[in-house]
Amino acid sequence: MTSATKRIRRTAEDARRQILDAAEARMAQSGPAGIRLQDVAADLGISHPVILHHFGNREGLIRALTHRAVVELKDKLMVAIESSDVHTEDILGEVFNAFRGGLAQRLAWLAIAGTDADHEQHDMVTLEIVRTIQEKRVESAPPGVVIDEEDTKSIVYLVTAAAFGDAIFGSQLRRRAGLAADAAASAAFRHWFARLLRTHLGEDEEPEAAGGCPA
Amino acid sequence: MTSATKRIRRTAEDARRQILDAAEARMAQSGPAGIRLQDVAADLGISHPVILHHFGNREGLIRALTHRAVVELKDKLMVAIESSDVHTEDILGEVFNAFRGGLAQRLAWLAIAGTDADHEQHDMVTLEIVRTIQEKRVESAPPGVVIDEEDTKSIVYLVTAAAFGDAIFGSQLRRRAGLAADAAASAAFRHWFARLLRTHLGEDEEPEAAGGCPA
DNA sequence: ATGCCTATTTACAAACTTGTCAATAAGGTC
DNA sequence: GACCTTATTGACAAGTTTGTAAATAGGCAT
Repeated sequence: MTSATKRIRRTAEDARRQILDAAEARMAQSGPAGIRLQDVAADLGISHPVILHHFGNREGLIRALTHRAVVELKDKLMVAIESSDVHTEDILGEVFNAFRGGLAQRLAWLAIAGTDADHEQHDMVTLEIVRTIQEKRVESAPPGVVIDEEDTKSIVYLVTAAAFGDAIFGSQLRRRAGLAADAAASAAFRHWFARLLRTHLGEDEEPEAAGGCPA
Repeated sequence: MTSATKRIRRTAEDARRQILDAAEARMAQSGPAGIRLQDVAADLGISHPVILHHFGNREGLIRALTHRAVVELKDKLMVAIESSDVHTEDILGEVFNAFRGGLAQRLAWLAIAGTDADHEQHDMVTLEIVRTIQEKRVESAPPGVVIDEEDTKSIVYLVTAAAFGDAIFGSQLRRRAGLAADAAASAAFRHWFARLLRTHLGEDEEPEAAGGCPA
């Protein structure tokens, strides 16, 4: 802790990445308002002016943080949607997992105290996801069946909101019940939720009942 | 702004309430870490030592804030459940409205950076709600039909998480689309969600064919 | 090796934040 | 009206936080 005066010199890219990692960890706990440059620097064992050097000022760091979170969410969600073979439960698991690891917390901060810049990005993400899922539903639907896009929007909205809330509230219940119990409970809920959606989508028995009951 | 040296003297109760109101407004934006005593005092046109006088120290203010938020959530949810006559859509509307007005934001801060004290309270609220709804379901169920409590738990969890996410994310989309469009969109989603739940609960037509549209 | 670029550090400054303390005054009680 | 309680204020202190500026040194090109 005293000397060992070997000064470590990172590439600018590496330094930025490490700083963002440390700042993310802090933000997940205390939110953007709780980020202290000196604390972040201390976590990395560097001096705080390094952060100023790489991000200009504190606000620059926050901006970079928001950009990173939105991109991370988009990437995870797109992978979740495109990789799995439209099996409801698989997608659900991927989406729920996408929010874990502090991402939900970070997004909560940004959604609440967010700047104007990331709003458009966030909306674009939503639109892109809705479009992708809508295409998949249309493809896999029997000919002649119309898939209501509003129904798809609602599903995406519900799943996103639920996964988000699960990540936020679930972590609270987790601390009391221990990890094993939590993982099981979380999985059970996802299973229940998947069945609810499957019946709505008609994946189970009724093929033509995709979205919206024909009154 | 200069003098007008009429010093306003409130009752201790009034002062505490006004301070909590102002602090809540700030917390909804920046979280507990973003609360500055001087800012809160400035919002009220008082000097910041008043806050210290009434709450001891900063942490005392935060504690009072968390207590207030949890109690407010419990009251709103219990009213929502007990008042309406088990009509799914009504309850859903009440629950969604319960989170509006910044309560969801405040709860998000507290859920993320919450202290140990309010965990137990929050869990008690959840348990009480599940128990109440479970009783209602059992009462209104046809004789011989068994209501799985795990199913009730899942429903409560899903509705809570969705309402929470709606309050957090919805506000973001709101700013772009204007208020009228938002109210309509939010209502439409709630309507869609209510129908999804009704089919699961079997409230509509088919008692046993929960899910799956009646052809 | 020499020199350049720049990541990093040390030292410092200015502003801000919580908290303390004595003085002041508003409102109720006698 | 006099008095007492206490909400409120202004001034101040100590610690913290962001930001600046010059000095240092690691790595890369030549």
